[in-house]
Amino acid sequence: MNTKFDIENFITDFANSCQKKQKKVFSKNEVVTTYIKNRNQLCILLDGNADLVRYDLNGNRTIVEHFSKNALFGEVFYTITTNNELLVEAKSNCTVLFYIYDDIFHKCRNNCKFHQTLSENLPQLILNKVTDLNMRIELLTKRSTRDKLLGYFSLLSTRKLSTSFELPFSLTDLADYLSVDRSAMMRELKLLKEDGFIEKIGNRIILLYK
Amino acid sequence: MNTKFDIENFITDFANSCQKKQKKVFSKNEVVTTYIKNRNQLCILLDGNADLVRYDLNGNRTIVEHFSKNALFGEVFYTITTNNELLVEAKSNCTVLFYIYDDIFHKCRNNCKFHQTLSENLPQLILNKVTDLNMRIELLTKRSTRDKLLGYFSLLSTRKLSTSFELPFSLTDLADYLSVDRSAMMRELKLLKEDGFIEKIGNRIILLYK
DNA sequence: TATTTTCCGTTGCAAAAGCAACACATTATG
DNA sequence: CATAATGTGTTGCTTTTGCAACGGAAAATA
Repeated sequence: MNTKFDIENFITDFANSCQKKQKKVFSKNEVVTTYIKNRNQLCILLDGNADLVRYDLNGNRTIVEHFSKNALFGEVFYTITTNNELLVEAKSNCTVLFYIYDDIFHKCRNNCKFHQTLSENLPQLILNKVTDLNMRIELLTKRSTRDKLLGYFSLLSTRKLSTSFELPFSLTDLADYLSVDRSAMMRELKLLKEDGFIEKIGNRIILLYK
Repeated sequence: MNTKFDIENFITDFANSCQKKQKKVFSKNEVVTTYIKNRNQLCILLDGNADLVRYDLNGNRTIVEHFSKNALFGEVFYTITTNNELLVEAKSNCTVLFYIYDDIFHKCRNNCKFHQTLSENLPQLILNKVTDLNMRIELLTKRSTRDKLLGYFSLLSTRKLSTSFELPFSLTDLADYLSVDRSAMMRELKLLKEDGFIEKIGNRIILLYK
């Protein structure tokens, strides 16, 4: 039913065609890009991990999205309506392809293969974003830190098809992702262990309930 | 820069073409539709108000989205990954157009005008959803009830281009939308009045800070 | 219009979450 | 390798939030 989309081929096309692209390498903790109003940038994470981070006026930090290899991001997927700063921060050494559009929904004059593939698949790619966003909203609407943690773990477990999985975040960052206080989250994590819901070995979580 | 899209004409095209459509009328509190996995339904709210509501396993109710006249909704805009029930509930008498797709991104055999307009504009329509979802996430990541209220009010104020505006929700529903306890929200609302942040006359809020 | 239902506003109390501080472990870096 | 920076784990205390309950207002309904 879903339009299958070969991201590997897409990236190859991208790398081999379009003139306006740019490839850059970043080291850990560098700012990959800042989201800017009325710019349409499409970015592809060729390698590494990065987070989309928002800083609000109170200085609170929120991890809005987490990107790993082959993730697509940029203003193309985030029409900006906030005044807060939106940064993409490299969590490890990263390689990123950049492309800036005038109008993302129209092909370039050259009519290159990349653009053709892109405009054909963009709707589906955006729809994938919508799915992610809806899952995130479901997490954030949970009323307690415990439910947020369990909800997030269950999501990771479903993705990995296993009750045992690595956290893609440090615990500090996980708190920023779930939008809760870190020490309160650590306390709840301890209680989840004591109550027999989870086991935790380093960065690995094992879900003990079905 | 943005593709402008005439929703009124679109609806007229819809009403006049495509065979598979259905028009239904609902009274207040009726269930307009239930979201079903692997179905692609597109719904247009011709008149009235409705909410997309999720009930979780603890019985908590969350208002996921609020729809008013001309809103588009349905599984087309919500790839389902949750096990929770997703219902659209009529908040007033409603008139709704329904259409079910096999594949939303491809035109129907008849190649009717509606379908042409739809497939041309769907990416932009989905992108509008993304914008809404990102705003909602920004609200939900705020750490306190106070910040959620102020954030939501400031959003409504920006939309209406005025510091004075009607709430589209009852206060009970507003709490379900912000994902907080109603009585705690009422308490915070009182404090916001006492601290001179807002005035509240019936359903109308006036923001007193710039 | 009388009656039922829903919503608003409030409160006391209990539970959860946030804040701040600290020691220790682990990981980067000169 | 020494040192600095960052992340983990913990705790006491304060603040915020949730829960439950209730009376009255407003709205829907018979």
